[in-house]
Amino acid sequence: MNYTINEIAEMAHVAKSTVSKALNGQKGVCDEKRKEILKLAGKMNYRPNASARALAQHRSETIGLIIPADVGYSLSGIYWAEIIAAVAEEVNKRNYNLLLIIPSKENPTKTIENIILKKSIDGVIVPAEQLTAEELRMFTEFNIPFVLQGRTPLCKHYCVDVRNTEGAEMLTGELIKKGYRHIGCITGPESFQYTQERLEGFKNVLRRENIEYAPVKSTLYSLEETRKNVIDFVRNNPELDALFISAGGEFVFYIIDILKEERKDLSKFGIAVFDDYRPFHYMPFNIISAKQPIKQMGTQDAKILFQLIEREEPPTMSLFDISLS
Amino acid sequence: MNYTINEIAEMAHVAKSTVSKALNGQKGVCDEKRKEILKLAGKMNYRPNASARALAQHRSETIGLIIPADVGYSLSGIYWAEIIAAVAEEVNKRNYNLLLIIPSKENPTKTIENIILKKSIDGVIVPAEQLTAEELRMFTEFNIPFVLQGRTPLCKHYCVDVRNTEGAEMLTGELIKKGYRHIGCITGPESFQYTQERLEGFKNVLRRENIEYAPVKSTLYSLEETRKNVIDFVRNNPELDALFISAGGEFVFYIIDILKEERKDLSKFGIAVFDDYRPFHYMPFNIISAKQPIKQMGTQDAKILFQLIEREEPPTMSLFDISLS
DNA sequence: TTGAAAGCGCTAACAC
DNA sequence: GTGTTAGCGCTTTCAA
Repeated sequence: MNYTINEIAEMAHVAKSTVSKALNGQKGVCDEKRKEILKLAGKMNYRPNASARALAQHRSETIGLIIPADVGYSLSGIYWAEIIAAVAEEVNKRNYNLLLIIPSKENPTKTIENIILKKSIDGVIVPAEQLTAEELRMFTEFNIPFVLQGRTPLCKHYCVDVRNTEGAEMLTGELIKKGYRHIGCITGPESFQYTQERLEGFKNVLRRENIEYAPVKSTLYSLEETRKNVIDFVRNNPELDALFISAGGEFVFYIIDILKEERKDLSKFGIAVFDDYRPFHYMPFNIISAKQPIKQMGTQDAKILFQLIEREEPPTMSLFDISLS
Repeated sequence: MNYTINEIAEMAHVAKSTVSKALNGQKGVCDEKRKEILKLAGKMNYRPNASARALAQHRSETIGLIIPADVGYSLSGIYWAEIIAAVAEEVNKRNYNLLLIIPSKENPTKTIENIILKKSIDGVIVPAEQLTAEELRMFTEFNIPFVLQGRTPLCKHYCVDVRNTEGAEMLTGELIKKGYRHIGCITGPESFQYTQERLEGFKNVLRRENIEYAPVKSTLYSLEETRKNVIDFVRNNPELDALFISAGGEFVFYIIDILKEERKDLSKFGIAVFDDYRPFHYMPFNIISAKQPIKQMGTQDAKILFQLIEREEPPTMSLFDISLS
């Protein structure tokens, strides 16, 4: 059976408000009664109805996590899986629920708006690249605490990210250390802040090393766009002997395919990648890859969000270090 | 602003019950009023408070999706990501919410029990391998509609799965077609139904072909267990010229590593895998892989669950075909 | 067709 | 310390 607070109160011969106080650890109920009630509730396996609680408290004890719609195919399969797992762990600790929000392709903003207006969540974790101006306005207007996973030029806000520039510098530096002098850079979408920062890191190192050769190409992550752009790039830069790729996942495989097609000798070619995707390490050539502390970031996302919900003052920006792997 | 039904009623000069009826498409309100109310609600961007609705209707309009706790690292990163994406799509269509349940390591059943008792969800999708007897009892006792992704010896219930035996037969058959005659089989945990079925498929084909050589080894999916068991296996079966691996993901990479270490000539060795993981196709040797219609399964999971929630009678078992890729 | 009112299960303010 | 009561915002029944 599934009991209500009324039934528990009746069985304990007390008022339901007393039960409520006892269960919520509030004062105003003597130790003896409290113990008794707790024991009874335990025995009856009683859990307050979440909807009733939410209605009375104006708080759903649920947080949202927005995930890019193409999660199943995108370059970031592992990335988001780990973020989800880390967030879920924090959510479990606090006996909250985790609402997964995958915006519909047709009307992404609507999906989020519905959830906000229905008051289904107390706060939300948002991938920075996917935040739109309209969503930002919504969160502000309806006073929804939110945390950015990553950063966006769109707004300064509580965020969790890696040190992109430094990471890119490490990777590029490593290529140079290995003797490469004709390093190109392939980036993802230019509008993403991490793209800009990683590109900056790339350029910093080449400038510092007085290397003038530094061709760059941006592209969307889709297979088609990537093919088109990278083929062009490789043909226009025949001296290329290494590549810094500012993103990871399958994007890297697309690019490697092209290098093969274009008859680059992959046993000599240098590849540095801003991601640590397990399968890379099983590939038949050397890839220098950057390890992001994904789990730690997910944990931090959740922690900050909970602090915001509790009206505490969390750190504005949490930046994590990249390591080579 | 965020309006309540009372405010909308007041603005429309009608009773809130009328607003409720109008919005929920119930009869008992004249067309004119209905239109007016709908228009007003639209203009005001009104959405009924989900908790209040849930409380009144005994229905949260939220479904749960249980994901194995080690999703971030497990062999199935892509698998679950695609299931999630597919389920989310169906959930969005119906204006439901998706609650992601990642059971805590310490007390997985508790995590699920809490959510059930709190009445946070109307139904739940459960990975078959992870269903325990206690969870099964809970779902039954509390009358929670649930759908199994996969099958389990534990119970006969609404389920969505692939034709494991046939898939395994295809893969093994393909190895034979390529001339391999010393094929071994590495499986995951023996208790999993899919392990048993795939193993059966493997044996079927060898029997049919009158091949007596058919060594088999089961192992847990962890790196350590896999290493230990597979090294033993390879050494004990020196004639081995091919392997049918009854699972996929990183598990396959672990095994390939060992084959290399044991000095198998991978350019000759045959490998068939019950999974289609993108990175396989970028490996420097041939892998025969099986493609599972993951997205379709996720969609079906959700559809069946919604039918159960609506008290319709969905198909008991949905089996999908495997194809080689 | 319309609206008043009860009730869903809980919390919290306020008497006692 | 304890209980009564009034909501929270909705749905649903029932009387008008």
